[in-house]
Amino acid sequence: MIIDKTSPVPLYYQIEEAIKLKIDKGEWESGSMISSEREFAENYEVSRMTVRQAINNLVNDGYLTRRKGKGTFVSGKKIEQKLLGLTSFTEDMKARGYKPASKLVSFQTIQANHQIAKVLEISHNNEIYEIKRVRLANDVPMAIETTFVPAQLIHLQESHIQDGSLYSQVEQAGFHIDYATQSLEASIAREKESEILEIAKGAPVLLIQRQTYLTNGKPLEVVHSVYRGDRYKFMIDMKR
Amino acid sequence: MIIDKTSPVPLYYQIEEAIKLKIDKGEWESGSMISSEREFAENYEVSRMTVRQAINNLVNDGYLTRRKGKGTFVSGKKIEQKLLGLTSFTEDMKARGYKPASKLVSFQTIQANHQIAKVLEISHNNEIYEIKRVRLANDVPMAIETTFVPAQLIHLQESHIQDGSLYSQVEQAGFHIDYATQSLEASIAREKESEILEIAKGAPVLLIQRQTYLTNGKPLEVVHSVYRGDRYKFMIDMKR
DNA sequence: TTTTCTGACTGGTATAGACAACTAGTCATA
DNA sequence: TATGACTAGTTGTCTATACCAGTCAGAAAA
Repeated sequence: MIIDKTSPVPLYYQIEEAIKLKIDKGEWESGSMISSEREFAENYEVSRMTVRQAINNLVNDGYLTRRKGKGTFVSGKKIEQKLLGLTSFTEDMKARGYKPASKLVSFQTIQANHQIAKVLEISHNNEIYEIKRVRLANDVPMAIETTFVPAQLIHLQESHIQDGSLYSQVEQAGFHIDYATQSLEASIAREKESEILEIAKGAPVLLIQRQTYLTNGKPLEVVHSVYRGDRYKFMIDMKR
Repeated sequence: MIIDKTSPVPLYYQIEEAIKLKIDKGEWESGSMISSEREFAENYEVSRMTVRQAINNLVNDGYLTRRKGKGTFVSGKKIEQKLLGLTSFTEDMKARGYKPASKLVSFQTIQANHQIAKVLEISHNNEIYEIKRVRLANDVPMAIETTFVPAQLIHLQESHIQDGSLYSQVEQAGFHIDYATQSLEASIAREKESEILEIAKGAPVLLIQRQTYLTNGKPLEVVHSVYRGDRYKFMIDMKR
């Protein structure tokens, strides 16, 4: 609410967070007008340009909409938020109202094969972690997931993989996830997969391959997933 | 190149376009540093803040990247461009280097059933177009596509559907596409689908359902597609 | 030779003010 | 009753300036 002029955190950012907080807490409903730029400037005792910088960022993030001559309004649809939602399985399932769980099948350090090494932009035979997990929603097996992470990039502990998500460990190490590219294709379950997923052999499955990149441009992981086709739908929003 | 201070077009926008032009023409290669903000300001005889506004927009659009203490650089990967690429089958296949084609199976006006009416936000039994097409890439059948469009929204001509894309007809009618939500799931081909797609019955297929919305918020179409799983991979980029 | 420091560059943050463009209401006039 | 002029309020554009914070090369010191 109050901003700290002595803080090293930029003023515009503090204002940004203050506005976001009010929106998230529901104090400013979607569609309603927020204070004018001049009001903000006066209240926070900053210049109007600083307020504009904060508001601009929120407009770009899809939180607010400006209308010349009228004011600045809380965006109705929060498409932007989920639009590019690069979420983990855990977040994804929570959003759908399921109880997510994860069963660690194996965790080991192996040498990268040619294909994986190329995608992770490391040398052939460099060490990588291989994490195999079964993903559950409401205790029903949903997917088999194999993750490959370069060992030279980050040190992973098996104990942490088990309860927390990989992404939170990455963020704690000071890395930041930037973007991911995914490919999806339909296939049919092989024998071993059908056993684990508790479906018939030959049943439809969705193969998802994901490559995740950090803000420094380095690849963080390659993930191969096999989702059961009868229970999992992949949802996505796109903007023209 | 030269900007017009008497023009009603904002200076920052003129600068934006000038920079974009240089990038698109390849005068500034990706990865290379562009002029410093102070240089721009001096050359164009505007204030540095105005230059910053232009550059900020281009950074948000993914054209440029700033690095404190170093300079501003042309982005290597144009992630943003394809990031949210809501593309048609035609655009999609061209981008992959295939020759796209489309075979119109049927075009008729029918009454919307309950489910379609709900998604299109129209009344039950309102008239809709039903367009069935087979999509080909390099003359190989790739997908069966069924599109539903409210008849009250736009008048469609069969002759135009055949050669051009639906989207271009929509744009010509003065409507603008805003965003779409898609769901993807794996399934297996039914008898009729396997015949059309020239695959075995029970072979894996990718079911894609798309709902497209216009800038005025109204739903434009619902599309049900069946892609053959052995030939089609769905690619997507996402940002955290 | 190696290390340290300084200076000149880069973008990042912030100010105070000006005027333009647009919206919506008020009020006087035809 | 309508219409047009005015006015107060909004965001949009733009200026000129100041200082901060990284980066890097070359000068100065060890």
